[in-house]
Amino acid sequence: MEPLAPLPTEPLTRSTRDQILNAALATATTHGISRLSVGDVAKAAGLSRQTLYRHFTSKDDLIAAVVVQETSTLIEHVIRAASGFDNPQDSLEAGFLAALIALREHPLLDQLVRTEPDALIPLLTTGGGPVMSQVRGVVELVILMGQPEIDSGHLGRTADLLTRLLISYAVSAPDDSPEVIANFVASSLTPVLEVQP
Amino acid sequence: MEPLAPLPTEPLTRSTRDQILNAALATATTHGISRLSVGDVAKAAGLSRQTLYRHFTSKDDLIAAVVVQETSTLIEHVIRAASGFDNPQDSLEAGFLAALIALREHPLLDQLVRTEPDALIPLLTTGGGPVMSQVRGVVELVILMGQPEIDSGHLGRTADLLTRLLISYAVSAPDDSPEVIANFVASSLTPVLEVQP
DNA sequence: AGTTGACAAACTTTGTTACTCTGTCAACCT
DNA sequence: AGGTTGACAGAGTAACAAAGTTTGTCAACT
Repeated sequence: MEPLAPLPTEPLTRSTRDQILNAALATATTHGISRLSVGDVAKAAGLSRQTLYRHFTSKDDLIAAVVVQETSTLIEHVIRAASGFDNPQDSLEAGFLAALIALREHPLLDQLVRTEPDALIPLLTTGGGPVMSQVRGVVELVILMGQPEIDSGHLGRTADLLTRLLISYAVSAPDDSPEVIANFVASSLTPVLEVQP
Repeated sequence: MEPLAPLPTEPLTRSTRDQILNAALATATTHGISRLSVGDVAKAAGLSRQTLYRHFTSKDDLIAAVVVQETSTLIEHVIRAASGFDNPQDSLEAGFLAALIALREHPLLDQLVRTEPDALIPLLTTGGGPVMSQVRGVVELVILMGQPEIDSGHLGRTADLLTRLLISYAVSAPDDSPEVIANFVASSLTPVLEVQP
């Protein structure tokens, strides 16, 4: 007996939830967002639509969960990349580079920018929206990791500028390699940050 | 005779043409682009639709002419602002500042970004489109005015970066004043430009 | 924790019809 | 010459109802 015996650590529902999230990500990546149905996601996850509704209260809830998951992974990745330098410029360069590469290689983001730009781009580039402010928060954090004593005005201006550049590069890829750009950006901006107020 | 006698200098119709262009700009600014009809423009210009078609071969032709006129005025204005400095940083700062102010105060651009962003923003922010490359051309010119001997790789990277920032600021206004931003950008980027290859 | 099938309400898609706008005409004015 | 008017076919858009999906919720079942 004990048909449900194993797996002592993870909660029973964790894996199903993740399975659904992965299926949603995969379905959105191949079929696009505008024609995404929860029936398709359930099919891709190998379970029924009604089961999916036990884990997510609505389609919007599901989409929000996918966005949160992807965003968190990305942020964690960037912060990890910027850690462990004893020098602000290297830290900024590594963080910026990690972000550029992650954005460029993100399959869903890439697909959406290509196939549904009219829906996505205003969302990303608009100052009012949630994207710019969240990205800016992370950028400020990365800068502070390298320079905890920085003047708050400089921090704000630089974070704003870097955020705009990151989003611009995400929306339309530059000619130069991410490495060249990250180096150029970090070496331009770090000296300004070091000026004492 | 001479039915084809070809108008040596300026055509007689110059003022009428300008009148139509101004009317088109005004109508677009108040009524938006998507619902712009050539009948409305003709009415605003105080002449008939058919007369308008003597000066512009199509609606697209008219719109293109308005865009060309506005763009030229703007470019001329920016280049004039960046002229007459003996120092690359001041020249860049003045040019960037003039561009920021002109973009922010342009009534039609402002109106369109507010009311029809979905049509406009992808056009502006997409690398493939004509906007980024034209803006970039002007930015390169302004940099070259200050530093004719600059390394071409530095020139390209800096122009690309400045172009992305300008477009980003045009699409969503920053918190800081144009003066602060222009000063910050110019003082960050000029030192990098001065490095010898 | 999962499945199936059934269901109303909300939302899309499709096809139809009526309308407005474009671009061009010829005849007329000044 | 440049300008005007009114008329016109064809393209494009608006409106709208019928048909079809999709969402979110049930209750009954494994």
